[in-house]
Amino acid sequence: MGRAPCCDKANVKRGPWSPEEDAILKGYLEKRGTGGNWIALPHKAGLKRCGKSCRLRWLNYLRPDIKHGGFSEEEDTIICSLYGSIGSRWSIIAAQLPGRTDNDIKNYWNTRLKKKLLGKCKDHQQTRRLSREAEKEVRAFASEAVSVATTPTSSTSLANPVSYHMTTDPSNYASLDAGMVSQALEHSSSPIRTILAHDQSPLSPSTAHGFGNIHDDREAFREMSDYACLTSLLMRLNEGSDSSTNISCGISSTSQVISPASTSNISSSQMFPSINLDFSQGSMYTECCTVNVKSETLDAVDTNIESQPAFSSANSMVFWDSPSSSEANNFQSAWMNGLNNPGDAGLSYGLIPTFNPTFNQLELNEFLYNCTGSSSNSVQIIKEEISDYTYGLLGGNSDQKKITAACPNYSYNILPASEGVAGSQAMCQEGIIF
DNA sequence: AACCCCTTCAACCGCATTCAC
DNA sequence: GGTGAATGCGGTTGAAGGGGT
Repeated sequence: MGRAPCCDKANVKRGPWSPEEDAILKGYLEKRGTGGNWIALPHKAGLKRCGKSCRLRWLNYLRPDIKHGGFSEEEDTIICSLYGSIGSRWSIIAAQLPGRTDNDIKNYWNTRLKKKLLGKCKDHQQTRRLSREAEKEVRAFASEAVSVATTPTSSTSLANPVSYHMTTDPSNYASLDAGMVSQALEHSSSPIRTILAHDQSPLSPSTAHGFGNIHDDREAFREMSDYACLTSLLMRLNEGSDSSTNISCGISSTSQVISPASTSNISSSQMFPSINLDFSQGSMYTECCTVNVKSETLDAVDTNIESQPAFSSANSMVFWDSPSSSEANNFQSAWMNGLNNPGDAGLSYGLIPTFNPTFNQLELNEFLYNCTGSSSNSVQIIKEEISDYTYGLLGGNSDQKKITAACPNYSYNILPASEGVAGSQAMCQEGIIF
């Protein structure tokens, strides 16, 4: 037995929307919103349409700020890049292009871009016969094309082009990690960087991660990879954007490096060109990244990281964007006192997923080296000695939902599982759209 | 002018996921 | 935790329009 229809098809109008229907729907939505129920909306608005049809009409055509046609070269590049890496996940691709809908991009790709890329599909019938192999070819071509197109030689190109690798099978991560490392090393001076992505919606609910050192947490890694992708894309999209956009650049001079031995401001010379996305203007987000390093690389302490939980570990440090002095001191104090849970000292905290993906360690090494390598901090990092790290969320405000571990070229945002699916979705979508 | 073929894109369909109870 | 409803998504369809013959 098939699925029950979402509406009474005999009594709903189908086909193209009339200007009158558009006006009714637009007027209703602008005045009252969806009311959280698309199915009931047409009846309330006085439309003889299926709720799904109303939703589609609004999202793809009527809602404000929709752009139709006239795709720019830059948009082409982004679409090609993403298609080459993640395939036909149109909603995600659309999220990188403000004003564009997934339907628009899908149509644009299928009718123009694909052919433009291949340059050999002039025959419609031939296009229809595209086999899976040919489709793969298109994707490979798209990736290659965008790699060439985004080398930072022109003023309009992107400074940190990213290529993506995807696996559909999480069990492949172990082998992929090794591959990613060698590739990343190989291209360490190349403008083309690599991020490991996976074939799961970045909006999907995350597995709950407990507080503490959970080594090799694949779920956390996967989640992080997704947000890394998204954030990197946002960085690319917004590079050179003016100050009116809702983005702040880098860890500011008010950021602090906190270790059990010290709390010290990051000097301007230590600032690095990452971009932290401030999802909610005016709200108080705390960005922090804790990093555990081998004890012998620190001059402050001498303990073995392998036996230490994340925040009682003395051989860790925290990058915390703009904490108040009391926050920083309280945190440090709690830390020094060996509390596993900084919340015990009056600080609330988010989930602390920890993981040890080798690939990202490379990135982190770079980050730490650039951040602290020439600093006068008591924390001294030797590039090759980082053994473990933790990305976490800290803060004393319920709005603090974001984790950012900033790297020279990337900014990672991880939404904590504790915020629930809805919160994660809202944050993610808000961040993508702005 | 009539016909055919091709392109475009709005709209639909069905499935998967998420939500609410 | 189970279940049905709602929503989101990607593939597909088909009407409309343009261009060629």
